Amino acid sequence: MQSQGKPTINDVARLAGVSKKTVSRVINRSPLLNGSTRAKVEAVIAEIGYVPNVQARALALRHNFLIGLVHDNPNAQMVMNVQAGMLEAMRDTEFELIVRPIDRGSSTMLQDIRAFLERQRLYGVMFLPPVSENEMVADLCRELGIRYVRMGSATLDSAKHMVASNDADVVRDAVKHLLSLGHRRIGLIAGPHGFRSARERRKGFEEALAEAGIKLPRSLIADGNYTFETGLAAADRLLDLSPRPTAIFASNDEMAAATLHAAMRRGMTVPENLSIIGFDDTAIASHIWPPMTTVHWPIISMARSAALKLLTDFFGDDQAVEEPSLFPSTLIHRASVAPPRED
Amino acid sequence: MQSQGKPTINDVARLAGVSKKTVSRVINRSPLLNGSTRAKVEAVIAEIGYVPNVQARALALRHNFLIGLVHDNPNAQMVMNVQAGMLEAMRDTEFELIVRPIDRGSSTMLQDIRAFLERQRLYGVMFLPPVSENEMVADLCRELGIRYVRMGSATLDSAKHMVASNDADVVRDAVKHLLSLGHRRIGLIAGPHGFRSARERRKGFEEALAEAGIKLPRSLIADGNYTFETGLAAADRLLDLSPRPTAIFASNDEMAAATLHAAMRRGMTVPENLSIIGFDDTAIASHIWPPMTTVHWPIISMARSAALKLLTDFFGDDQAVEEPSLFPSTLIHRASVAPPRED
DNA sequence: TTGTAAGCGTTATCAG
DNA sequence: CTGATAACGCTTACAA
Repeated sequence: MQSQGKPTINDVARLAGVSKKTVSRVINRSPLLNGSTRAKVEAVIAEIGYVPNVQARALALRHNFLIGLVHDNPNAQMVMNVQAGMLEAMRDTEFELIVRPIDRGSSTMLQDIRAFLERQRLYGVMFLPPVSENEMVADLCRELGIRYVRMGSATLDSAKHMVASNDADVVRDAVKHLLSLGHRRIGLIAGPHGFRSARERRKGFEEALAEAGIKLPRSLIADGNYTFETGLAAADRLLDLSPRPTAIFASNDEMAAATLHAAMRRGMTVPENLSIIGFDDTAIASHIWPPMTTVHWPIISMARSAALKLLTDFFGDDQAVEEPSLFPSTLIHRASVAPPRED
Repeated sequence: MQSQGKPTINDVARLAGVSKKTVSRVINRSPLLNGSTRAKVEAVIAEIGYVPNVQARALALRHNFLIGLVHDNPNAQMVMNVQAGMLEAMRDTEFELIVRPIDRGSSTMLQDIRAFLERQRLYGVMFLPPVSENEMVADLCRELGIRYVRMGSATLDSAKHMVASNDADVVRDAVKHLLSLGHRRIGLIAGPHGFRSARERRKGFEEALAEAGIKLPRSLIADGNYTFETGLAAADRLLDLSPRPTAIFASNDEMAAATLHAAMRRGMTVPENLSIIGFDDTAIASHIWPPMTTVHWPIISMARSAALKLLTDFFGDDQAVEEPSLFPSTLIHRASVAPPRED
């Protein structure tokens, strides 16, 4: 009976004069189907406004039409950008985005992820750094037979399972830029231990100095945690130094904004007294004054690509354009950098 | 057979020597169950690590274990805060959060929401402003029989379906504060037309002036759209005025940050030459220099409460503490406000 | 190329 | 209080 509630596959089958299975084949775009049969069924579907029940399909197919986003990230803007990118790729599909923040550090993290994946039977899942850097999440997905993509600051996995940026390279360039302007005492606010991105960015920083034959005292490197507060503390430590650094590279925008904050609080002027470069190119970088020179991290593109990788089986062969896996970051020149002014 | 794959309700039933239905009753915390039977079943569940299959439950129950978040919001930080609050409430439940951005303005918006709700059969859904202000989404949820909560800047619905803040009141207080410091030419950067929050905040602004018997030229009100860019344009318009306003209230932090940006770009000093008050108390307010006086909008608490309202049936009567519906905002005093200095 | 029968794992009905 | 049986709506064998 169709009169009651929403039409089901049975209604379609009956009205089209075919079997349920044939309707099912139409829904699932089975290739072995007579064109006229398909047309007939599609006509009925359109006419009565039939929409397949996702719960029933999920039960039979053993997977949901959901793409998961697993993260444990201190940066809100980054997570939002990732969501935006993924949703862009998923637009006009039947897939939905399910968000799952987790507690790295928790001893049950891996079990939590496993429970989440097993329970929801996701179609695919995307991991953000730093969780994505944990090799065990990849193992877990392979064991569970679930599609996954990891985002990272360096290549961690095969192209199918990875979207990466070249953090070390672009930071090296950024620091070289500082050097070319005449800066010699350059401070680094490093990211948290255990983050691959933090390591890569630091590596780029050190490579640039090494290539220029410059050896800096260890004191010019301060530890941060990618948060504003830790950035503030690190910047204060650096600015207390004597002689003071003439430029600071902060491993993300949040800490770069904190550096600007710390400098202005002391009555310093940026970029006259201090040049600052950040990393991420999140909104705050261009919103603060002076607008901040920073590395543009193409997160939205990476996230979109990641989602497309996850959906590649679904879209079928016709759309089998290989999604890129490496997304070059670029330095965005704004107003927080100038040649050093000795005073 | 349990050897293959994950244990099912049948395995539990067999091992416990009861029927499937009895196990089902245990899972669903049915009150009419013999204590010893329950204990026996629970023991088996724990022993073999049985986890109910959500897809099958969804099919039988006609609803998923998902809470939806529907929004069309220009402010990333706000959406993240909402997610954080909701997820906090959902922690340690079997519910997951599914995020659905929509395109207000699209002629198919309501149909899109309907399709989403019907397809996913959510357990409950939360609407953010400005979509939440549309009475038709509430009608839709009632028609579909789906739990919903709306967030807004004024009371739009019954307590069960609403979390609201008192924007007009707190803005009135904020502007009175400006007046008490001696400001007389106060500019307003208004929010977008059609947003209830924009209207409420403007109302508070106008009430404060009216109560003080001050009549301001229409030119001191500039239109914004809650984005940085529109805030910048509006601030420039205001700062081009002669005489210039000595203080500006911006209807959200993003536009307040833009106001600061515009002022500093002109070489003005804040708060000496211009006092600024924002609204939201998002991260940027405290991160920029000088730290910005703003209205703290308790979004995280509101979102947590909203999710709890959605889950109230699930938690059962024992936890039936009535969640609040009104969340007072408060003015946070920072460094962007000072008495006017005539120069 | 299409159809038939048997699940997928759970809950509702209604009897005991 | 508990259990047998029929849904829930779709897909996967396996035939035809």
